[in-house]
Amino acid sequence: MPELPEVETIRSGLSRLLPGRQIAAVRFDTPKSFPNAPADVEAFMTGAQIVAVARRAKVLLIELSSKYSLVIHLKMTGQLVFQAPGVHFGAGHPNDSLVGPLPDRSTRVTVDFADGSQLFFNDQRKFGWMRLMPTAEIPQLDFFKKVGPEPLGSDFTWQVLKTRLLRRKNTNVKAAILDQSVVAGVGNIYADESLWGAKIHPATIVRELSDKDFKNLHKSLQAILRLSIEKGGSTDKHYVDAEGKKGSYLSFASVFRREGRPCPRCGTTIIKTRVAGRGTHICPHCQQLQA
DNA sequence: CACTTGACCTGTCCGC
DNA sequence: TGCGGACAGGTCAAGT
Repeated sequence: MPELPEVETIRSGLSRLLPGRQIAAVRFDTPKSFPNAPADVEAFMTGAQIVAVARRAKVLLIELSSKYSLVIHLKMTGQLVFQAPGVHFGAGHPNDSLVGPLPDRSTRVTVDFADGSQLFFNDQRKFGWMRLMPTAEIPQLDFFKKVGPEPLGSDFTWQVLKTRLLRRKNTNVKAAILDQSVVAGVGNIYADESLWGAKIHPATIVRELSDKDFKNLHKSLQAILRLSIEKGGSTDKHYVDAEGKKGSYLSFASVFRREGRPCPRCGTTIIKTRVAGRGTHICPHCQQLQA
């Protein structure tokens, strides 16, 4: 569920909150959520300071003064929540509808800082992970070698989108745009929203798309990602930002999770179907499949 | 090689 | 009320 706008919102929050703080202790549950050896965590995390927080695709990078970094993928239900000294989530806290007292049952990793603040990595479904590794080795990870361009980067033109999508010219456009090696950071929500914006049926085979389609999709994708970042991302059930707050993009969504309601453009009832193995929301009038 | 499906998990919701 | 099954969706491995 955290896609580019959600991870970017967390990054910007953590960038304000973490740099300069010194790690005092780290606790974690299973090797699946944190595969490093305890000795390495002790050697390269404990005592180190946070230098910077960055993002690439849906991956967060927390750089430490030890020349090591934390590489974090939240997958579907992951959260990274910062708790300032003396602050406690739960009853009476403005965000208690989504974040209760921490740590809780879903907490996988807890980082204690020297000043008493804490960072919690929570993940109900345990798909996400956090990994400590030398900063210099990050670009050599398979994921970083093959991941596509950032869709909000200045060099991401409609022609770049066209060329990248055509790498998967025989599949449907929804599967292609969800492919992280085609373009970075797009997941189910923004795939559906941007295809609606471009009036393209998600099951359209990529090779059938016209230049006008590629231009429209490019424009729509960028506008929607920018709007969602401005709204703090999309919260359905799990996503919260670095301070435990929900994002409000879904109240601006046109089709995602809006089946049975009218299309904001033409009034036709939005339907939910299945494309590329994913729940898919479309306006059957605006997004017609060409024969 | 290109593409699709299943596995990884847990919580929630729906129908019987 | 309880229970089984479908579903949620990011990514990778396995299968076609």
